[in-house]
Amino acid sequence: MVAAVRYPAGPVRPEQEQHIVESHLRQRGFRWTTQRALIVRMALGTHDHFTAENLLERCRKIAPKVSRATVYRTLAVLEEAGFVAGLDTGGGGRRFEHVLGHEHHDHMVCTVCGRIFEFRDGELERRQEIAARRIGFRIERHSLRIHGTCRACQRAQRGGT
Amino acid sequence: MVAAVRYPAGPVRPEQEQHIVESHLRQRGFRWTTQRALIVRMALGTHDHFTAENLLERCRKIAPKVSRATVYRTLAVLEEAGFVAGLDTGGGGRRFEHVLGHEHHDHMVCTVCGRIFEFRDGELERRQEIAARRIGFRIERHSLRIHGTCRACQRAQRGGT
DNA sequence: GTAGGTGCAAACCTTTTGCAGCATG
DNA sequence: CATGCTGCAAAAGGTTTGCACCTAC
Repeated sequence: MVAAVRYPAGPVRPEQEQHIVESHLRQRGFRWTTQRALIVRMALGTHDHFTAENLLERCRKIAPKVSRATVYRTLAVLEEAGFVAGLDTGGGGRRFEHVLGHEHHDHMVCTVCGRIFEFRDGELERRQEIAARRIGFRIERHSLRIHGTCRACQRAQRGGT
Repeated sequence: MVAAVRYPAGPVRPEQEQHIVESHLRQRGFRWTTQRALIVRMALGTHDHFTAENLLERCRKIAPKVSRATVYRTLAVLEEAGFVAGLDTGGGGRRFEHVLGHEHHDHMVCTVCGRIFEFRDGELERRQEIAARRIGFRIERHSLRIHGTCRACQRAQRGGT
């Protein structure tokens, strides 16, 4: 069990991030290997929602023999430490996103084009807290996913039909 | 693509439900087979959150040769029609729940014991609508899952440590 | 009679694991 | 130099699919 990060939520530059992750892991007795450095760089160097497979491909462009297992194992460490967050988009695979330096947000997934939109509403979080308190549930995290059609796809449907 | 049901959300008795599903599917050109009748009966006759495998077992107690494929295929039809809803509980498998005759609600999943608690808050839905409207997104459905520790497990942890 | 549905088994896809060898601290 | 990490390949879930046979309409 890796303790979760608690670093300022403001903007963080890539080199800083790399360093934060490195020292966080080192302090907890993890080794900082070539592969981990690469995986962390690729995972935090993007703002999209990637799958483990995506990440593997990106890493292999630079180091062709990085193994799938290492990517999964590193993602698990990063997720537990709170540097990335995994989200099931519904339909088997999970996607991951960069958390460090990004504010918490929820997702709207367009069922037509698959694009993911992020949004945030503090009131939503507050209501959840209230609902949880009512039954004595202690929240660790939550995942709110709204499925529907994005503006562009609605327009395309109207135009195309 | 099966059109979604739109039936009164109030309490519905099992025999009524069976009949509603049957006529809904028939009207849309689906055949009402022995297997479907059984699967529907088992799926709607429970109020828990079952996996496809659970459902298969239950069906096989009555008709031992129902195939896994048929259960999956029927669940897909029922889900698309809106009689059951699938939810990823995080960690591979999905679970399904009875929707017909049940009010919409969200879920809290205890990460210790795995139990699922249902709750509902109209304000939550309203805020989501507002957030969606802001970016022109049309909501089809949403899934809010709160992960954490339930009251009983919190007590057990305190007692056990 | 003819779609559509079913059962079986194999295929699939994503993720996890066992193990021998390697590299970090 | 001890242990943790890596790569490989196989295993493990959960779900889907191809196909020949069956059955509801």
